[in-house]
Amino acid sequence: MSKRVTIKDIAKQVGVSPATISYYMNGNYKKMSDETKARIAAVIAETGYQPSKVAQSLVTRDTKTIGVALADITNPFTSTMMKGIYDACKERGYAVTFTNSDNAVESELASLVQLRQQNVSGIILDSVDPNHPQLADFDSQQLVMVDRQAKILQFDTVVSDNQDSTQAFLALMKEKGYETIYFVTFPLSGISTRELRYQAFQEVMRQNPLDHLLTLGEEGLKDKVERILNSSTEKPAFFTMNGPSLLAFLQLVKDLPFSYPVDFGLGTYEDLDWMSALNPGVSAIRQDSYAIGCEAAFCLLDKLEEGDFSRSAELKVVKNQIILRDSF
Amino acid sequence: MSKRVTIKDIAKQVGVSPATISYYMNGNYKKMSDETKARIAAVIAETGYQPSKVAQSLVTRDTKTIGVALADITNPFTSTMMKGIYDACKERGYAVTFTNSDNAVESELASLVQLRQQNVSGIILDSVDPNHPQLADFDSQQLVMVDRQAKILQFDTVVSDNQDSTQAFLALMKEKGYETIYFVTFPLSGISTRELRYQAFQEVMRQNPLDHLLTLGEEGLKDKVERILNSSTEKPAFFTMNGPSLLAFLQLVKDLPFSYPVDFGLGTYEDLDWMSALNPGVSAIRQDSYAIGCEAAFCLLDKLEEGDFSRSAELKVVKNQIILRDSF
DNA sequence: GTGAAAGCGCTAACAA
DNA sequence: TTGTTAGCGCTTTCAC
Repeated sequence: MSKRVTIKDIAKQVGVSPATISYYMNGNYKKMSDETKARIAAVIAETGYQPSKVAQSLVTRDTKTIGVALADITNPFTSTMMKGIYDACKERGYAVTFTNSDNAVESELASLVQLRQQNVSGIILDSVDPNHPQLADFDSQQLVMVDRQAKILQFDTVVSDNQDSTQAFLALMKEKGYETIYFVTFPLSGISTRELRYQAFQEVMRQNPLDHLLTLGEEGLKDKVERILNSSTEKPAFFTMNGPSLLAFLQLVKDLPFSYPVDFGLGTYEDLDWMSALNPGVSAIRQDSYAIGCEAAFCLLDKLEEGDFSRSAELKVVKNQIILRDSF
Repeated sequence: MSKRVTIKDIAKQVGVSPATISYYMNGNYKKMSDETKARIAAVIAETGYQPSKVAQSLVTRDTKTIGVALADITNPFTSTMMKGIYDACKERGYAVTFTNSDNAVESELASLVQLRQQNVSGIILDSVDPNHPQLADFDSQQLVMVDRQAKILQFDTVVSDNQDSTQAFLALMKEKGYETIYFVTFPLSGISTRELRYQAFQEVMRQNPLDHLLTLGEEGLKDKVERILNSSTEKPAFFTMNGPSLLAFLQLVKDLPFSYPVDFGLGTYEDLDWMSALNPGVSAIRQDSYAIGCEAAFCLLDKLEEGDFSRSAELKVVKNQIILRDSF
């Protein structure tokens, strides 16, 4: 939106120099006569003057804006995280822009370049590929990663409690008597959240877990599930690795003549509001996406403002909560 | 992110003036020697020079940024709409910032002011209160509204097909033999989406519809629903006005000894992915939130770039689709 | 074909 | 206590 009235206009109207107005705007009125202050205040009120952020940014060389580069804005995890980021930034006087890469690496790289060109103060990256070599071009003082983590940490990274909570949750399932549990996921593809949860699964389920990995989208998965359900002597259970995979799994078993918790146990990573409306409700691991957003933002802002250099990249783990309902 | 190499640096290295570099960057090389071009290209590649958007914005007086002021970022409708907005803006070379007001009017007004200060090129407003008088301060050339509409249109507004699709959907329910249908909603509170859908409901259901309005959050609603279900001679149906209200309604009837479609019919405005995973799936009116986002963005960008002044505010209605599943 | 220079709206020394 | 001034990094008119 174009700005008509400038600092000069105000200065002229008040009869002082632009510098004085600038001082006033920035609260440097230690040594300003009350009269000047009052006159300035009056003119500002009357004209509705608002300093241009763009001009300010140019001279201070800081836009006070955080850029969020999202792998997939439609991921249900994202909106709550964004709310956290926004609230944290707002509290510290920062604005926020975002980009969406639709899970395309090239697009993500382009977004990052674009954000840099916009001179954002710092970047929060929910990456398609946290291990991408080009990420090394970015300054670890101005970037923090969320959700997915790189194998070798280069940036501070805020993630949810993938391993521990998965283990704790599976332990609860086992306590309920489930000996055979299947891990249901979209292709692991080296994606850290999936890999880590699967690793935790493998650790808890020592018994030959390889054929207990069910990959969504895979040929003949439905038949496979049906066979499992038909042939099991003991009641099996399924653990889906996130909200979308629970959804896909539910679709799949929907027209099979089996239902939870009578024919099988069911549990999932990620708690979305609709899971409690299912009948019966599905027990879930609830990620605190809001807290993840806040933590990532504060971590970044702290680095930006305090500049705690030379510290090596840190992994910050936000605890999950286990929500027991009636699915196993 | 701070920019080190500037246009001057490049100019110096190439041995030309900054102006020439600027011409080059903006594709004004009609009359530039191939040699100069090549030299510039080389230095740029080597230094990784990227012009500062901030400086460009200051001189061109346009940030090429669209600000989206959101009433509630966690609304499931929002993320898909944002994706549409983002894609449209990207296509036209615009960046996008957002603000979230958490359904607080004051907060929204503050956000709007902030966006203006950031000199955004234009604003897309998903308003808490589209009728708020202060909105009149904004230029209709640089603002379009989405989702909720004002009683008297001041800005171009993009909404979903609230009335027609509700009527069509209810007609389908009636065809199936449901005589008594209840409209389930969060408090109407003058919110256009709710009001419009309810109006459509009233038109279709001529028979004394007043006590057929079920307001979520209302004292004793659960008992009321139970009574309806117990006493009905004919099978009643419920129509929820959006995703969150379907969710709330499902919670409510969850531990009642009744289920759809045997004891009652069920349908909803807004189709969210989990509705197809419910068993049975819930029939729904699917809004094309992606298209709404795109349309809003393009509408705004067109105004910004072509400046079709003097046209009066227009209401753009994006058609919905009816998804029949097995809930009535 | 290319350069000089003014200026976008603001801040921050330094003067006065 | 307030004003002067020199930029911030870029675009663009006008000259050469």
